[in-house]
Amino acid sequence: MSSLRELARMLGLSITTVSRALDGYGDVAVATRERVLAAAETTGYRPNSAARRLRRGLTEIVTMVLPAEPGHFNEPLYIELLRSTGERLAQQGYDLTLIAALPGPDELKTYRRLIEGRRTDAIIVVRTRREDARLRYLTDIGFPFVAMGRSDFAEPYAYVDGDGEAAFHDAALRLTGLGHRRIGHLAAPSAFTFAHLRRSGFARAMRDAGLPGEIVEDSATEAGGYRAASVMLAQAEPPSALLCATDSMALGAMRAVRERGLVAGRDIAIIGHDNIPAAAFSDPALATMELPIAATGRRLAEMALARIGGADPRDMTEINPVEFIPRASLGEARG
Amino acid sequence: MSSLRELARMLGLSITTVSRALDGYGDVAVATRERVLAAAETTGYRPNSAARRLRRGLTEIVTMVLPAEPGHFNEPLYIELLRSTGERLAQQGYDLTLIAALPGPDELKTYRRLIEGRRTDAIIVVRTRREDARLRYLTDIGFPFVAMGRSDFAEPYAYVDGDGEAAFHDAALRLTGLGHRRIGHLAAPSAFTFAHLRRSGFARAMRDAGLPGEIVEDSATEAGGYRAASVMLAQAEPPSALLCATDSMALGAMRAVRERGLVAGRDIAIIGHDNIPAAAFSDPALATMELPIAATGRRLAEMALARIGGADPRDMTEINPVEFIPRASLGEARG
DNA sequence: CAGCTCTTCCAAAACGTTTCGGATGGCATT
DNA sequence: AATGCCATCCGAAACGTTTTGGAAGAGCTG
Repeated sequence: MSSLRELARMLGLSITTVSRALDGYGDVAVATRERVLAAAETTGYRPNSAARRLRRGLTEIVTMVLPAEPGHFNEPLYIELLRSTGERLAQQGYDLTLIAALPGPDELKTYRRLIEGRRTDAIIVVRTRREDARLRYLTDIGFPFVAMGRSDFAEPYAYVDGDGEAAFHDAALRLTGLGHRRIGHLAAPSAFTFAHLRRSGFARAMRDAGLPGEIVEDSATEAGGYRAASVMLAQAEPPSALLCATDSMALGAMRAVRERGLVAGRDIAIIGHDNIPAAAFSDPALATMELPIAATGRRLAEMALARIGGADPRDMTEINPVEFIPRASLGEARG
Repeated sequence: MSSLRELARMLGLSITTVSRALDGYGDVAVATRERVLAAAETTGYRPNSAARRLRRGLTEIVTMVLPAEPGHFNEPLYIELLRSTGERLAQQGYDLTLIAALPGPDELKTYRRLIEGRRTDAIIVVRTRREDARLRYLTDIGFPFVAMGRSDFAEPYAYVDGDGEAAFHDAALRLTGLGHRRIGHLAAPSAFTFAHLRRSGFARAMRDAGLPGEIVEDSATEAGGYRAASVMLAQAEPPSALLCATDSMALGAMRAVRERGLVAGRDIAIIGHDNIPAAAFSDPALATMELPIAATGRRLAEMALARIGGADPRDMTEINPVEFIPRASLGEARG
């Protein structure tokens, strides 16, 4: 049956009672409730979502806005994130919608269309930037949102992030522990908070160890890693270890290393971050770091639901540890 | 302004007229229409989507159901597909929602929840299988859907696919043309149509060339490719060329090749399919094939919209050519 | 038995849009 | 002056749900 009215007529009850029985209100006799539930089950009744959304003023939709820079979009991470977030939302009857927005002046337009057209109850912002107009806008209008990643934003907001600063600090110290003295960092564009934090962790470790520590910045892709590594290796005294902001960059760096006749894991240590599937099968296998992405997706979903329910974002800030995954590209301790 | 009523009151017009002016009906004076449009613009009026959805009986939502096999989900292709499909839908004011469904007995439940709860106007099915209960179900109940990939399904349905059969046939002949006589195919699970077609193309080429042609099947992942290649290379007379169903498998195969002391591109040719970003940066760079994925996503969106409009699926079948991308792993012609 | 409380049920309003079926008035036609 | 025809506008219904504010009856109390 497609409507509450039909179901009510069929049961000889009012629409009100059927509705309240289905929603589990207390003012319906147990026998009645069971009769209603049974009938709903056998007829396969599903409430019309548009009607309930109109009436309740909720869309039961959460939207994730993905960065749509051409070529930068295809990070395997995001699909896993979508999957885990979507599954968690589905448990509460929420749908996950997805839109792509190019960073730039029109970016906020996308958000406005979503919000003012009441197309979503909450927004999940990914790939946060240090200066992020999106967080400013969403905070100003008081719209519920959750960020994956942090930002240099003064007001409180809900976020989940990996502790990239600590992870890169520790990874760099791991390299000095193996005897490396010239260590390079292939950084991603520092406008992105994740890139900035990883770079800071690296820099702090270099200060701790009293080493110079070189940094070259490029885009967070294989091509960017290739370019950055090429620059670094062209120096008079090239580094003996490369700590890369992402696995994609590390895979690009590996090619630059090969092209100069060096062997990763023997002549030069390489470490990435993300643990993408290809990392375990590169030559040599890429040492990397991993954030529990499925858990992150679930937490984002839960936080979004909590924000919709009016919860205070102050209580929703989570920085998770990153696991180091040693592989052949890390190499041995050196004399 | 948040409602049509407020806008109408402000303009001294009826709700009807404002609504019809905004929708561009002909029975509104030009001057009035312009006045209404201007007011809507300055007040930032956006129609409440729940209300219009309820009234029109359309959700303005298209849903893509992604295969959620753990670990198999993260193919970079899908995110590019989501992006291009989503963008095209957004042009028509449609949102793209995303759900993950595990293949299996409960799979159809997910579809039922979507359809019976009127949460979507059309469904995009990806990763079609040869025997695909989803197409049967959707066809039986007459719900608009579009498939990415084909199926052994007798009734007409709308789909976009790459011509994997021809692509693998041609790639195999390219290998024989280079002088290869023992060619192996690393196949993906043949329950998937794409895997079956690629395998068929390979087999046809082998028949054309009068060569045996070996096939080992495993999952479409790096690990699967590694296992399948290991089996194949353990033979007394191992093949001199590996044609792999996907790039992920090819990257796994490369590791198996290395472990046996062979050099891809010199001792053994390797070809993949998909042109994932990592393919250009493997050692050696992986020869592969590419389907125009963004165009595919756009076509899926357009077909979904056409099906919602009642168009006949018979007119919506598209098989696109696949482009071969030669790289170092293809090797040279052999004596 | 009047008065009260509880349980169980329901009528009707409301959410904001689209659309059906006119209503109104001006103008040209006869 | 009556008629018909446009162009322009509008009232009211409808979409299917949730929720407010009771109503009806049963059972208990004094």
